[in-house]
Amino acid sequence: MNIIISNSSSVPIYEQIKQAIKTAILSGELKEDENLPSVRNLANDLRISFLTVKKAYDELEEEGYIKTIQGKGSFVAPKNIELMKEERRREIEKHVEEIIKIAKIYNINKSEIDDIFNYIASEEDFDIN
Amino acid sequence: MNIIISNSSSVPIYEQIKQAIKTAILSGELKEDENLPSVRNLANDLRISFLTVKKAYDELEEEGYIKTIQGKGSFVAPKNIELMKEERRREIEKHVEEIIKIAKIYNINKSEIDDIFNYIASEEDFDIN
DNA sequence: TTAGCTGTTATGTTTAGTATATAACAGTAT
DNA sequence: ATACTGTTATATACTAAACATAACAGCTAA
Repeated sequence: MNIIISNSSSVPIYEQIKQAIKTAILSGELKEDENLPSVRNLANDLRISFLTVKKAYDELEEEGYIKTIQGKGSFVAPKNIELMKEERRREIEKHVEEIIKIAKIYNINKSEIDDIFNYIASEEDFDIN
Repeated sequence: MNIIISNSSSVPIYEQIKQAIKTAILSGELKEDENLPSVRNLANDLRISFLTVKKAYDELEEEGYIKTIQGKGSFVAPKNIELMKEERRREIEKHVEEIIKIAKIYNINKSEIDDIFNYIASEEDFDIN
C-alpha cells in the first residue's frame, strides 16, 4: 500500500491516512483479513508519530473498516459490501448536491453541467459508457 | 442580506461569513457598489467579535469581491463577470473531479451517476432542462 | 521462557488556527 | 463636535492536531 501524506495540507494527517486506507480497502487493493502495517511501522515510514497513525486506525475501526487485536495487529474487516456501496453513493450524492446548489443559485442548467462533466471526463480518461 | 452562522460548525465563522457574502454577490442579491453592513453592525447582529467580521471582509477584499474605504465602509466591488463565472465553473469542476475520481476507483459508470443526479435534482427541485 | 514484535495508555508539550475583549487611533460626513 | 465608519495593537482563551516519552500488556516464534 502506498500512502502519501502532505503536512502542508489543511487536511489533518490522520484524516489523510484514513482516506488512503479506506480507498485501498474499497477498491480491493487491500483484501479482507489482510494485515495492515503496524502503527509503529507506518509511523516510521511516514516519519510521523505512532499516535497519529493510531488515531487513524482507531477511527477506521469505529467505522467498521478494520479490526485491531492487541499484540497481533490490525486487519481489514470482513466487509459489508452493500453498506460500503451505500457509503460511496452517499459521497457522490454530496458532491451532486453541492453542484445542484451552485447551479440553482447561478442559473446554470443541466447541459452546462454535462459539458463540464464531459470535459473533466476526457481530461481524466473516464469512459463515458 | 441574511447571514446565518453556526458556531457548532467545524467551518470557521469568518469562513461562513465569506461564503454567505460571496453567494449574495454572485447571485445578484448584493449589487455593485452596494454598501455592506459595517463590521461592528454585522458583528452585533451575529453576536460575535467585530474582529471576526473584519477577517472575513479583509479576505473578501483580497479576493476582489469587495472594496473597503476607511471611514466610509465596505462596498461590493465592480465585478469582472467573466472572472466570477470562471470561479463558479471551477467550483463545479472540483466536485465533478471528485465524483469521477470515486467512479474510476469503484467502477461506477456514467449512467449510475446520472441516476444519482436525477434523484438529487428531483429532491432539490432542480429543473432538468 | 524470553526476545521482539504487536497494540494500549498516560502525561505533558508544542503549534497553529479561531475567536474573543479592550483600548486607542484614524478617516468621513453631518 | 459627534457619531458613524475602518484600523491597529495587545493580550487572552480555547481547541485540534501532532508530537515525544515512558511504561504497560498481549501475542508468537525461536
